[in-house]
Amino acid sequence: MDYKPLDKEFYNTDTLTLARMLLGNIIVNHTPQGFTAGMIVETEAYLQNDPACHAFRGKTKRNAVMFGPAGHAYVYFVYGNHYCFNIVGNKEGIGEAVLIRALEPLDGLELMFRRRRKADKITDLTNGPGKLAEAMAIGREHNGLPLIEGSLFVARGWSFPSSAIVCAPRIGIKKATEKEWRYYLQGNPFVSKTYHTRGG
DNA sequence: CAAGAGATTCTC
DNA sequence: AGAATCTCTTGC
Repeated sequence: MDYKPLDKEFYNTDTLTLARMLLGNIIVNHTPQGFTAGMIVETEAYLQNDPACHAFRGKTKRNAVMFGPAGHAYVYFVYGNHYCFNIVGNKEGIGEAVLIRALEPLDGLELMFRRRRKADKITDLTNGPGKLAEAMAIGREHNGLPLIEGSLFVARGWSFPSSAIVCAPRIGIKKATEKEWRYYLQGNPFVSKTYHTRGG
């Protein structure tokens, strides 16, 4: 309950390392309705020199925040329905970010259930990027905001040994699918659904 | 200005 | 397996 934001230095690392270090830490969002919190259990890294990255072809209006300072929120809208919440990595001028793919709910579960009317189990609240954005009420108003202060922030949680962290190919993309830049806590029931690889 | 793609979710 | 549904980006 006593959540304090991680400081700026936490984000002073390369984006692949940041994606692993974020696992076990806690996303907190305060709203007029109440607050919600969840532990990060699954992330994906998107690098500048990476065809799957929004910033691969340079800065645009949409991805501009990715080129800003690390530790800020990059929130974008996809498929006409969902928001995806990312944490900007690397230095200013380099367009990289970590997608938060799944959380383990810690606080404000009742509020999460109200926001996610389709969910009837705890494991359906935040086990996917669009789902957790809805449960945590993260939207376009958070795009570009620093996560070291304010109503939406990342708090220190737990650290896990690297033996508990699984690397795997990223989900839902068509380019650079060979990169294993998806990280999750092994055996955690809130990790988003894993898809079978088609033949091989 | 039109078309297409898209870091998803839900339902059939 | 396919629909829903919006915004940005790109191409003509």
